[in-house]
Amino acid sequence: MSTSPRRSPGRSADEAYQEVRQAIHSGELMPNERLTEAALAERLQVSRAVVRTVLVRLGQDGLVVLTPNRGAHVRMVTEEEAVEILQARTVLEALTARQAALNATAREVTSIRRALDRMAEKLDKGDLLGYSEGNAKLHAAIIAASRNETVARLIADLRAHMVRFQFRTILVPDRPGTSFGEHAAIVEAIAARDPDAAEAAMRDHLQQVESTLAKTATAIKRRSGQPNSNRVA
Amino acid sequence: MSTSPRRSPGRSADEAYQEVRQAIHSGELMPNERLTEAALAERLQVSRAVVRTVLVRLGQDGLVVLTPNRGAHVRMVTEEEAVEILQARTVLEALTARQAALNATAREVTSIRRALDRMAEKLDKGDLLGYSEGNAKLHAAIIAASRNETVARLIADLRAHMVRFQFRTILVPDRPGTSFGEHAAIVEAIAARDPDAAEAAMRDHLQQVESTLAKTATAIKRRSGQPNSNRVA
DNA sequence: GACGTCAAGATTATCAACAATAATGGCTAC
DNA sequence: GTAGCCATTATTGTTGATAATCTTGACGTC
Repeated sequence: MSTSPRRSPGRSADEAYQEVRQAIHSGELMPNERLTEAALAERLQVSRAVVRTVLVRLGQDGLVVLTPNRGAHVRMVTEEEAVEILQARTVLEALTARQAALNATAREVTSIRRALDRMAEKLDKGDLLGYSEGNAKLHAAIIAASRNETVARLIADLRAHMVRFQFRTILVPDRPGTSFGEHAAIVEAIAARDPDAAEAAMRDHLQQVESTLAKTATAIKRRSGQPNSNRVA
Repeated sequence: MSTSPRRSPGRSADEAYQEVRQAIHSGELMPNERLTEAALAERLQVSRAVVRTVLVRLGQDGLVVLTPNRGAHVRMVTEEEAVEILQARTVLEALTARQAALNATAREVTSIRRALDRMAEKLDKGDLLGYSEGNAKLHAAIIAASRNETVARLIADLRAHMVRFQFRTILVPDRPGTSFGEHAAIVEAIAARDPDAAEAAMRDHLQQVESTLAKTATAIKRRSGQPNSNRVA
């Protein structure tokens, strides 16, 4: 009962923002879905005014688009844009790998190694979803070890835009297996305190992801003709 | 008379946002300066409500910090953060140089070359401010030629945070001269359609800027003791 | 039947008044 | 003279009402 006891939940302004962000991330709010202020106010149990500032904030970080006098809708990121985002992530995460090799404490290296081990376990079990989670945790551990708040924030922002594509690459046959090897190379380079190797390994890895993404994109286009279908096959 | 004729200027919401952004960029609004809603409303000739959304937007892109119930002030970026920002810019602009080498049209290459020529003229004349402007234009031309909207936006956002440091590096003795050589190498590599060389050259260039910035930062600290003084010497 | 016009409804934008909160300065007690 | 308390003021936060704008569907004309 730390929150206000009156009425229904009645979130604060920032909680409302986080909730909508999460809803977009989870796919509960789909791309191109219209967001009317009244409906959101009802759903979040807040006033229209706070819905308004939530939408302004989301608009500013590019998750929704605001059209004057016409309201807001969840932004739809195209395949082409996803490739651009991934290209940006590639060089930024390569930078974090480099800096992790330079700055990581022994403790952090251990935690990075453990994350890799967990990925191996999931892979052996054929647990693709678990593998994907482990993958995210490994990247997070590397980013933390790089001690670069600014780059960490940039990467997080970029990731938020890629939700629609987050599982696509992991689903192509053989990809998880080769992906694991790529991660192992990154971890080894960081543990060996070799910044050039760490950067190169991370770059290789994400370029593989990029080309996989580009391939599945054209494959999907070829199959469906319409550039519209968002559903994962 | 395309704008509404009534009252004083009376900007629109987006114009107000741009105006405050510009004011922060130009240094008219200084770091740590408090921004009261009423004062801004008066200055911009808009209602408090639109000032509020302007502040929310600026808060979201990290140019001002909003403290609940205590208002907003212009965000002060530290030397350490400036280095982080520059590190991010380094890898992102290196990416644009690579992509420019791959994607630039003949026309764009010409325009990039011309930008370099103009920098040479300014340098010969000893016009440092003009040289700095030319520098910005060259980078902009390369970014445009890279055809990567996403990365272009990221770089622009990062630049917006570096206003306090924008002239510091250009003012150290000999720096403009060596800087010009670095730029020439970038342009040549792009014109030669050599993506690896273009990326490496851009990276070298910005790493030079980074280390120059770091050096002047420690130099200033050593001189003043207080980590507070923002004024350019 | 297609097109354009117009009115009704829905939604966003703006505004002013009020409430809540934090900063300020003076006052008293010690 | 200093510290703590309290009233005053300044500023932000919230609400509800109203205005402006867009969408939709009906209607009439060609």
